[in-house]
Amino acid sequence: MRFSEEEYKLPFFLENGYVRKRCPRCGEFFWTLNPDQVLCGESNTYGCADYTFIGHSPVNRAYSLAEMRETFLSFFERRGHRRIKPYPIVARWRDDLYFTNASIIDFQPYVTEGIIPPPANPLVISQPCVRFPDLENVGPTFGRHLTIFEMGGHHAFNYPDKEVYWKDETVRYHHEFVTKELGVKPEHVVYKEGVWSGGGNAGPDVESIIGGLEVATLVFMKYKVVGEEFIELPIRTVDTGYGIERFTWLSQGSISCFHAVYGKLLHKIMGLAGLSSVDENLLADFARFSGLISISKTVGRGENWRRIASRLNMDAAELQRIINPIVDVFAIIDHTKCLAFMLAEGVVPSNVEEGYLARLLIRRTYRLLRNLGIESLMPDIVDMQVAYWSKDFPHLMDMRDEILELLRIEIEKYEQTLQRGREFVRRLIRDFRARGESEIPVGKLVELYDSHGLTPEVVSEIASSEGFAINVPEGFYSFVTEKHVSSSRAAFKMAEEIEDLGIDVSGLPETKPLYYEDAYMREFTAKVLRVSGNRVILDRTAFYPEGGGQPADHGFLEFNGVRAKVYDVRKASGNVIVHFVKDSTPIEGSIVRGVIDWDRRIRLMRHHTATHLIMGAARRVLGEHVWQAGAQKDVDMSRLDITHPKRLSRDEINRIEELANEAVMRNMLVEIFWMPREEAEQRYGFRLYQGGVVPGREIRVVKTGDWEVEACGGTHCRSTGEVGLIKIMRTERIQDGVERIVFSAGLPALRMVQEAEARIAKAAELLEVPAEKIDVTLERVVGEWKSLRRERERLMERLAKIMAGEFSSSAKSVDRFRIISRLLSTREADVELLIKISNEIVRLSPNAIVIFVVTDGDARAIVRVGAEALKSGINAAEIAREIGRVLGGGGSGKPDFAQAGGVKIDSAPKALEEAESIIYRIVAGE
RNA sequence: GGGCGGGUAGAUCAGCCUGGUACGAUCGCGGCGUUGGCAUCGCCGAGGUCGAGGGUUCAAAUCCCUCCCCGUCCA
Repeated sequence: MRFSEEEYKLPFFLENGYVRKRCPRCGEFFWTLNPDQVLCGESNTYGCADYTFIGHSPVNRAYSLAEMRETFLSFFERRGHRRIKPYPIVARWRDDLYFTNASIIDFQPYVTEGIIPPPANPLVISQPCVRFPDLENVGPTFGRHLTIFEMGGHHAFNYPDKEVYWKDETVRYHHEFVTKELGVKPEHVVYKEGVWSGGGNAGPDVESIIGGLEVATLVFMKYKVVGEEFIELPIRTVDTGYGIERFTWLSQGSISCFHAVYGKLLHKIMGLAGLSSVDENLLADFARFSGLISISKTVGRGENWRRIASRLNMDAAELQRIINPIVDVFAIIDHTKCLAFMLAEGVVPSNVEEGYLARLLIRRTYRLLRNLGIESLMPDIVDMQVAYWSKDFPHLMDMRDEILELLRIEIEKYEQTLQRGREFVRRLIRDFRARGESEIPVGKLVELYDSHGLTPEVVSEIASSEGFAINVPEGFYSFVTEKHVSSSRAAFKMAEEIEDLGIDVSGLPETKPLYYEDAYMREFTAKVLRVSGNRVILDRTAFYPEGGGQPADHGFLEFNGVRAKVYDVRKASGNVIVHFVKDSTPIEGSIVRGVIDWDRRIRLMRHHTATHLIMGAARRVLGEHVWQAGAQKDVDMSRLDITHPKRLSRDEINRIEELANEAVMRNMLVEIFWMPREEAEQRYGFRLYQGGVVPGREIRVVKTGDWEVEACGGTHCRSTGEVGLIKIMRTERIQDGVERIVFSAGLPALRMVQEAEARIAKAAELLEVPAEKIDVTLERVVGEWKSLRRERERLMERLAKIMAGEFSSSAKSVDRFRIISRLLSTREADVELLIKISNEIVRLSPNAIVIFVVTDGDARAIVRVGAEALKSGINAAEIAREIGRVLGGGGSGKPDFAQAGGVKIDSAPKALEEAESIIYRIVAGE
């Protein structure tokens, strides 16, 4: 879709003599001061231009990244914008994104929707952003794509009653910045028309191109996208994105953006990779055309290389050989910076969510480093990044040890995975070869990647060392995606379910939450506003509705001398609280008395406050990377899920438990207050959002002394002392990187301890020793048990030999066979022993046929045929089958050994007869 | 949240599909032999509640269900 020309026909363009043109190659409209310009001038995959700034910067001087950032911020500061500190890169205040991928993300949705005012208006910010969709392009495009970059944004929020500035001023600001501040000649700046949409919003945008490079996007957010329709937003937002790294690159005119941003660090890593002597002229030539590169569905990698090689008059293969290692270093230096920032904010590598993206990045970087033979240097390189960036982002240095520890653990895991995988592939290849096949099918490659984390490249490496060929098909990764399509759709449907509380809440005011006024209120009176079936809505209530991992209150409503039990309470839309009652319902308009099941409520409150205390304790014991990944309270036991890369050790669990109990004993005041969102964020940081996204302009802050501060909607004890004993019952691993702490607080905790004690006492009683000695005794008992078992085994062997001799002496000779058939009871021998005996018999006499039937609750038979008898065509399995049939069960086995069984004990003698008669028949048949 | 692979001796794995003796394999460990000593080699040996619990069956490592644990890919 496209917006009309009117949207872009700004006074600025008209006053200054810009002409509007349409690029014949890419089809886009653009504005330029140069009437002779034909193509739009952007170096893109269409090839509308090359980078002209490489070696010839259009900017007045070379800026470092820090200088460029400061120049940008102070320029807008001087023009009435307030400078705002950057937000975290992990977007914990949003549930639709893992990472902050644009500066506007900081203000969505609360500011852009008008729920809360912006921290300043207009404002300017340089926001570190993380983007993964371009991962494949990072490196090959010489720095046009990065996984982590700073987006400079000057934002203005235009309200119906307060206009700040809109399109024309925005473009003027930009133009002034690039021409006056940076000294770019006006005729070198091209403004391209565009359409922006994302996050449910849309609007026209203007992209600024200098020297072939798109350096900024000026977005004018004015629509909300609902289905196919564009609906005008009441608040129009100026959302600009200046690529600080790109501006830095532009100002230096260096070979790549990485040269501009990383300088010495890049050369250091190049040196580590053994790439210190590189033909810089060739690189610069390549760089000019690098805009052509973009890994997309339509253009493959091979095509890109061919196109550039032809422009350079070189052989594509030769070009790749030279460029590839350098491109790998580019990717490495980008990824390691991104990792340093991610790990610094406590992203724990795991198999889900943002943790998975961290894992992806670590594994990718590891493989790139491995290509260069320096994978062992990854921690050192990340450490260099920490040192390099902590000048501007000091939190990196604070978190240095934790960053390196998280990285170390994850690398170790990957090395283990690779090791396991290598052995697996080796076995697989031997298997294939044994079957006379010469290549591994695609399906198997997909499985190796999907289930074992082995990329085709890794598999192929192992395969070639085993002398086995592998063809990796072009669309390999699409096979993998395809495999997952059906499953993800089903999951989507589940999430679609919308809760219908079965009562119409329209026209009703918000229910007054008395539980917030006084968490200790046990009784109240209220007016009945609406009743539908067993659902009751009151004008106010002290019943806490289920939410934030805290279950609903129970109790009863009393009216006209009857009590209606309240068994569930939920929040409907518009903050209307619905009570689910049984036995009776009140009449609309009447007054009822509500009484809370206090025993239940106080237990939930203790568990909730305890959750905050354990959270604080876990962070103190394990580190700053610990975040809440979920929590559920209950009356007897609750659980808290935290991010942590390893299983918790007994020692760590004990320390967390001790600290949490110390926090209880310090009897700290639990302060609860409402605070504007931005003020709370400023004062307490994003640690507030432990429990996930919290909606609204004002958020409820629960501050547990100096121990923990969280945005939380639950009910809490007045002071930590009321929590009582906190006992961690156990920990579970719910995902890689997430540990669940199951605990109990208050009297239930005590009861758990008492029950555990009771079990110990019981065990001690059974062992007939004092409780303190059960471990030692049990160790001894188990040892004795094992040695007795071994002893029994030995005796059985000996017994088998003796009994074999005994049974053999009573053998019936039929033809050349010796038949030993016996009916026994379990008192004499069990199946295990009989097998041993029969083995012994046939070992001694190969022409023996042994048939044992042993009866107990049921009948079991074994048939053993000696080697000679076997040659004569006696088949144990056949005999067993017949015995089984007679016994009313079944039987089968191998020709020399078979078993049978059945329930008809009385038929046991008949079964033996039948078995023998089979042998007679065979003998007679000869 | 979903898919896939897995849990058998100290380690790595066979066996499971098609139920019927764990003669399990290799490495490691112990002993003996070979050696001046080590490595190698040869012989002997120790080492298993087949992840847990239920079910089906005459009979379960094997089939079914539930749970726990580990790995892996995707969102």
